[in-house]
Amino acid sequence: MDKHDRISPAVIRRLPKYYRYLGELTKMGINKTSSRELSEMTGFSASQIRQDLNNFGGFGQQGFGYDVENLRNEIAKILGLDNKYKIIIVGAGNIGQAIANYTGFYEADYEVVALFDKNPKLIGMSIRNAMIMDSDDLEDFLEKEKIDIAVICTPKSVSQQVAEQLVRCGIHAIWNFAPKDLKMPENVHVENVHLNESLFSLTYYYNRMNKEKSKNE
Amino acid sequence: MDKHDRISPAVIRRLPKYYRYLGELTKMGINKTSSRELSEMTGFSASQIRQDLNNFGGFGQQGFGYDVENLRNEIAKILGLDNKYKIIIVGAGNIGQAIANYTGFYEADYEVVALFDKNPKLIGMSIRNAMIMDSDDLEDFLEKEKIDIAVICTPKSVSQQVAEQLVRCGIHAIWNFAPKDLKMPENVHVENVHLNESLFSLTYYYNRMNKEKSKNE
DNA sequence: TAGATTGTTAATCGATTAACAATC
DNA sequence: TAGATTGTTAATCGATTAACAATC
Repeated sequence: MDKHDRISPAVIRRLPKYYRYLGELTKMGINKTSSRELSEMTGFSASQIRQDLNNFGGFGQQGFGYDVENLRNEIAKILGLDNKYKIIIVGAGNIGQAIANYTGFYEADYEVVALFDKNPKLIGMSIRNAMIMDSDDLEDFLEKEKIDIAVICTPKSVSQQVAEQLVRCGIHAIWNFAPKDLKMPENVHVENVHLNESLFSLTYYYNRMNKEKSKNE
Repeated sequence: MDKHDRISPAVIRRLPKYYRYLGELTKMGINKTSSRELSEMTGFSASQIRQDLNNFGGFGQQGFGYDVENLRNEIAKILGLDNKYKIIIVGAGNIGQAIANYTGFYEADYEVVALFDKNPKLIGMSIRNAMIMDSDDLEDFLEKEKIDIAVICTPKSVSQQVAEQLVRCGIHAIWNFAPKDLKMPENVHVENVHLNESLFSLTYYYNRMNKEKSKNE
């Protein structure tokens, strides 16, 4: 299993896509697939798919292909989707609430156990069995409950400070929606969802297309 | 300007980050910077930063560095942040509403002009000056209004169909929040925000850390 | 068996980093 | 001028693709 140590992030980012497409095949009642077929679905090359999977072991059968359900289970195991995760959301504004309602959490055993905000109007409200609590109670809460993942949906002005508080309370995995890079110790993993970078990138390509179009006229 | 044609996506994804940090420098009243300083802030190497910027022209002064405000303006121009963009959001559920409230739109001249949903309970509601309209009126609306960017926040079951409708009505830029890859013609640019892939990736690294920790004990 | 497709090594490609001449 | 830092070319690194032997 030592191989795992040096898997490139690019590979890890492709695994969820394989997982998703294998799920679609399962739903369609298809139980056998090949790197060629997965290539057509995902847009990645067949060669790359075989390389990716072989980072973790040989899941296929030469001359035959891959068993859909087996491969899907193996990827689930690699990603850790066979475990349970308790989640809290810090910041219960628009994005925080939307994340609390996020149906993607049902794809594995993720449970949002609480939200935190300092707005008194929000405190006490519930979203899908999770209550919005006072931010002042965050540290006490984390002392009692073993939380796996914290989601940061606060304004960027306080995101660094919130992150440091979370880490002090033992959090090692942060899903960060605040448009700011968090400076964190090495043993904390931060996954950023920086909407502004995504939107700006889209804007660039939109303009580039328009320029090309007007050039061809 | 033909250079623009072949800029790698990796470069484009870094530009918004440069832009953001230059904004922070401006706010701090700092008007001169260097690739070394930007490197410390962004975590990218100084060499890479110089390479990236020189894809678009020489914005610096040898022996001196970069003028913060000038460089920021140049990047804004490259990304197209000096233009106006009209946006619609299709799907006014949790995520759609959160996006309508997204304050990042104020960082440039983005305007959400309408949302669309087929839920009668939502139709007629307003979010920050944008009304939620009946999805049945989407095509009529697009005929009358010139829209630049469409955001897809529908369930994944209808996202492909919605995207095709948008493209038929002349949309070329899609910000896709549905957890599904859209099959689109070449002249349509899709920027995906696939939360499930981000969450699964976070889950992988969280587990890897835990495995390493328990190994060292 | 013949055909198919994996697993894996080698070749290619592209992106990042290093180095340094140009020059402010 | 001397010092500093860019712009740019060359070297390195890593990721993707191609090729093919292994084998079901």
